[in-house]
Formats: sequence, structure tokens, C-alpha cells
Amino acid sequence: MDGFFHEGDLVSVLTTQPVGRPFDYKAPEGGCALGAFVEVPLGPRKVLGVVWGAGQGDYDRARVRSVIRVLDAAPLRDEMQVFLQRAADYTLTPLPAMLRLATRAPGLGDPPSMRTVYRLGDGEPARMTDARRKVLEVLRDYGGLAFTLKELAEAAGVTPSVVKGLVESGAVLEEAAPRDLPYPRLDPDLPGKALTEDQAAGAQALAGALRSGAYGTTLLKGVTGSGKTEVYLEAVAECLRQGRQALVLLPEIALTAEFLTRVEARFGARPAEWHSGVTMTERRRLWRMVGRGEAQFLVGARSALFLPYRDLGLVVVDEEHDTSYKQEDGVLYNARDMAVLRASINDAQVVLASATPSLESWANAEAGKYQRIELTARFGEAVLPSMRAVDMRAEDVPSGRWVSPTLKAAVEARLARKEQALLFINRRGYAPVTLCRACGHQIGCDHCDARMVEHRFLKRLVCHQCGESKPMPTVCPSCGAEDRLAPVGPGVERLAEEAAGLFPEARIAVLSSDLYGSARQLKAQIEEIAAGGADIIIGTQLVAKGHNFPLLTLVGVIDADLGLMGSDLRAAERTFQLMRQVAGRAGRAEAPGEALLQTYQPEHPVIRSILTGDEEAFWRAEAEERRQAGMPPYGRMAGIVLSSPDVQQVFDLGTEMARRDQPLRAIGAEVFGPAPAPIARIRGRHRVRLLVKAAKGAPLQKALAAWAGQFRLKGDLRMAIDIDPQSFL
DNA sequence: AGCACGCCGACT
DNA sequence: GTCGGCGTGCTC
Repeated sequence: MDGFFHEGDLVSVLTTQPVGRPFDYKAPEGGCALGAFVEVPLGPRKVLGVVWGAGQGDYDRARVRSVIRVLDAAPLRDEMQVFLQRAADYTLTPLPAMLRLATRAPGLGDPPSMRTVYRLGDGEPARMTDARRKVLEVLRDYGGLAFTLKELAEAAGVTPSVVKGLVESGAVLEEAAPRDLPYPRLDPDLPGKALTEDQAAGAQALAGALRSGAYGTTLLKGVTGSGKTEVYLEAVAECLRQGRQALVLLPEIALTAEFLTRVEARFGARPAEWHSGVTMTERRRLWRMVGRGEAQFLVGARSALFLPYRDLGLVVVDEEHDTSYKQEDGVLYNARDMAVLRASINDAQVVLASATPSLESWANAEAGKYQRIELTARFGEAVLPSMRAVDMRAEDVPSGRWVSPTLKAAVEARLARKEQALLFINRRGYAPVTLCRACGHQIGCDHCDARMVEHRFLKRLVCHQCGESKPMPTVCPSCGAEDRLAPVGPGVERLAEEAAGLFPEARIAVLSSDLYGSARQLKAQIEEIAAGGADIIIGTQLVAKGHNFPLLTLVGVIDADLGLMGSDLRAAERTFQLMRQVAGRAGRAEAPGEALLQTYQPEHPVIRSILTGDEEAFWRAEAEERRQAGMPPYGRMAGIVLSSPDVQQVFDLGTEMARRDQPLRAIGAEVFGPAPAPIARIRGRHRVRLLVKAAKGAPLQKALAAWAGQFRLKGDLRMAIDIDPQSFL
């Protein structure tokens, strides 16, 4: 029988150890299935692996060892194996590292353990209270389903002690059950929110695509407040009706209680969550339930793409342009692209949702590879903010100050009307540069080539590259001059200080990722501000990420030029997206919003497209520039970063690699560099970067593999290959 | 990743 | 003469 191996058969096992390729083992007593999770001996150790196929038989039979045991977990599905293989090929990642992403569940090999659960009993409590009634109602609603104490208490909106009280009277039964309970069922047929005409049309189109049962990608474009979430939740509903699983990917920070509440309102229960804040026990439960198809709907961060779905029918990538989808996670991959790959293997649908799509997605929609749904009408009474530039060349702003008189007047108008204003600056800390007035020295990090940023709140200088910090010195470390160190440039903290001076009566809140110990604290703070807990919000990039401030009617962008500098083609795109999103925060409720962009170059094409709202013009112009330059998405790129504590070593290898470029030339690709990487030193490691540029259809990965394979990495040298880099300065 | 093997410097 | 540095290679 295909797909099953009997005792003694040779099987090929891929482990999560970086040994490069699968090894042969003998199938254990009782045999093992293709895809089975197994424990195998490797040298003196026992390691986790997956039965990857039939044995190669190319190794001395006498030395082949046996699989120790088959783990109690659903075998890795065929599609998953294909996905991991193709993702590894695409990102040039060794397969074991790819498998590691897919096995990040704790206790994979453990037998199912027990835990205490609560279900409906026959008894009647001696005294019935409101809280007790709520608990019993929840248990009846879910028809005999068992809950953990925490779940039941939360679902009923009572404290755990209420449940305990019911146990004593026998109205609720307390029993031991296997851990890893199924999740509450979601009901796709509950009445959803009333949709506007174009929302309904969008939902219909997505549902139709789902019913095709085939792969397809749709770009769902709509400004903040246009109801993207409502529309894609209808796609989720259709997916659930078909009995398939749905996944919504969100940038980590956008995973809010608000989102979960919206899902609960639509489907009657919360989705399963997968992100860095989820406990080990919960991860284990989720991993197992996903494999058995008993978690129908997942909301998670990028790594949720690597869960062992039984039948994944839909992946939504919300805020698809968000740069945090591309990050080092042990493996360099872009979650948006991997979502499309995974869906194409699974005959699933992808929805890429954004108000400001990435140029890649826009171009794919233009080329007809993606469907496109555009939501224009804003929900309810809200309208798009009116946007205008504040020409800083004509404004009288003293040095060391950043708020123009025009912006100041606009803020005062909001304060008078008891509305909120947001001042946006994309820089954390107090001042980005600390300069010695005596000798001109700028204080840098000892381990990185980065300037240290003053954080007055912490009374320290912090390196934003490696996180190193040191106390604020009073003496210049270079010339020894006393009290001559001066902050240069603005950060959120400094802007807050200025705002406090300008608007002494206002309640000011600063939203910056480093001011809060945990994501939970931060979310709580955001919710308090949204409810009216502040008059002026001073914020970094953080505020652009999907949160609603209904009282907010003015957004002031302190430095709209930041990010327009340099030759990075992607900088313009990012600035456009960021400005658009920040401006989109204003004026959601009945009050119309206004956005003011402080700029020294109001004629810049990016600033102009933001102001005129002619987004298509922006994308067309950007696309044309990229096409001319042969840059992505009209060409292919890869970045190679070499790093070592020894500068000479990295540059020598870089030069050597640039010289021996035959495998690249063979496909018509070009090498640029070596040049110091955008951050030339991180944590004491010097970094050098090469860029490879190839034509769109060129077999880039194959050529890169052949090219990089020529070099041996000696000592502490590291090489990281980044396919489709985010920045190609 | 671990772990063993192996070949050159400063110690009892 | 030996202890130990970590460079190189192996693990089915």
C-alpha cells in the first residue's frame, strides 16, 4: 500500500536538525505512515522527524537504525510536505529549518494529558442568582460541550467562583477530560452586520470564489472604515459553511480584543488565536485541533501559516502591505507570498486586504492575476479627511520646535470642540541624535554602526538596532567637554514636551511601542485613548496599525518628508502607505476629519498623490519607475548579507563572491556590491551586502544556490540570502 | 545543532 | 611530556 511502511521497511526521515537532507531509518514495530511524526536516533540523541518518503537505500544497510517510536499526532499531510518543499526552494532555506517552523508546538510527543472541565449537570442550585443563570445558559447553548474553568467564566461573564459554587450543588459537573478540547463551533449563519451595497457585492464575489473550490487571490482594497473586515468575514462564513478552515493573518500588533469581539458578534464564538502571546498549553491544543479540523477559524500572526490544517480553504492577509509580514523568524519569508503559495497548493482562496496595497499586489491585480474588489463608500456617516500640505518653508518655526503655527491653530480648534488631535512622528525616543557642541561628536552604539537615541523617559541612550542602552552621559565621551551634549532632531517624547508647552490645558498621551511593558498594556492604553482618555495623541508608526479613534478629527504629520529621501524605490511606497493610513484615522464618526502634512517639498509626487487622493496615479507612476529600472515586481532581486566580527573577512568574501559570478551571469543576472549593509554593524558583527538583480522569468534561486555553493564559510562568517528584499537601497 | 576527533601552543 | 584551544566532519 502506498503511504504506509511496514516494520523493517526503509523510510526516509527529515528531522529538524540542520543536517541538510533526510536520512534513512527502518520503520518501527507496527510500521509507520507517510508523513508520520516520529522520534529517531541521531548520533547519541533522540530527535523529532517526519517520515518524508521511502528510503533512498544509498546508505550501508547494516548501519541504518530504527525509528524509535511514532508520535501521537496527525501525520503531516501531503500538501504540507509540498508546501514546505516549495517554500524552502523559494526562500533558499534548508528543509530542516522549514520543518522547524511547522513543528513549533510543544509536547508533540507527549501522550494526551488530562485536565479539569465543566459541563452541565442534573442538579439544581439551592439558590439561583443572575450570575449562576448566565453560566447555565452558556452550558445549555453549547449543548453539552465541556469548558475549562476560565473559558466558562469568560463566556458567561462571571468569575470562576460562580462556577465553583454551581459544582457544589451538582448543577455543573466537574470532571477530568483529555486536554486539547475542541473549540466552540462557529455559526456562519448568524445574521451579520447589515452591509452597504458595495460591501454586499464584495462579499458575494468572495463567496462565489470560495464556492469554486479552486485557488484564487483577491485584492480587497478599501480605505479605513470602508468595512473590509465585514466583507472578508463573509468569505470566512462561506468557507465555514463548506466545512473548510479559515485563517486570518494580522500584523502582530493589530491582534486586538476588538477584532475578536467582532468575530464573536458575527459567528457567536471566538476564533482560535495563534501568536507569540499564546501559552504553551494553548499552542499544543491549537496545533492538535487544527490537524483534526476541529479548529475552524484561526486568527494569528504570520507563523500560523505553518500549522497543520486538515483542510485550509481561505487565507486572509489583513494589512497585506505591512512590512512586518517580512521578517526574520529563523527563516526569511514574506507571509503574504507564502499565503499565496500555500493556498495554491491547497485549492484555497486568498484575500489580500489593505487600504494601501503593496505595489506587488497592485501590479498583480492590474495584470489580471488577482481579482480586485474595491470598497469606496465609507461606513456610516464618516467621510475621508480633507488633506492638505503645510509648506514648512513658509512657516515660522523656531529651531528645536516642530509644530508649525498652522498646525498649532488646527489643534487648538479641536481642543475647543472637545475633539481629539493626533500628532504623528515616526521616531521613537526623545531625540534621534545626541551631539557634542564642543567637538561635533555624535554618540553611537558600541556594538552597532547606529547612533544612540536619547530616551528621556528612561533617562538613557538606547540603540534601536540592538537594544543596548547606557545612562545619559554629562561629559562628551570624545573630547571630555562637560555639559555640551545637545539633543538634535525630534522624537515622540520631545514632541510631547513641545505639545505640553503649546497646549498646557490638554491631556496628552504618548503612544510608542517602547513605553509599554507588554502588548496587553499597550492595547489597554489604546482602548482608553480611543474612549476619550486624552485630547492629544502623540504617536509613532504604531498608530497607523488598524485601530479606531472615533473622537479623532485631526491628524498632523510632523515630518511627511521622512522616508522620501534616498534612492530606495520602496521608500516612496512606504511613505505613501503610512501617510494614507495615518490620515485615515481621522474623521470616522459624524465629525469630518482633517489631515495636515508638514513638508518642505509639497511638490513631491508622493506628497501630491496623497493630497489629491489620486492613488491610482501614484501606483501607476511608481510602477512605471520600477519597470524602467527593472526592479520588483518587474524584475527579481535577492540580497546577500555577509556578517562576521572581522571586517576584513566579510569584505574579502564579498569581493570574492562578486568576482566569481559565473553562475549568475549564466542567467543574465547582475551582482552589485559588496557595500556596507544598511546597518553596517549589529551586535559587534560587521555586515556587508551584495544585491543580485535578474529578469522577471529568470531561475534566480537555482543560480543563487550554485553561486553561493562555491564558497566555504570559515570561522564566524555567516551568509544570509534574502529573496525579494524589502529594501534595495 | 551537538559531539568527537585531531592537530598546534603554554603548563605541571 | 600533557592539557586544552576550537577548526572540521559526522550523524542514517
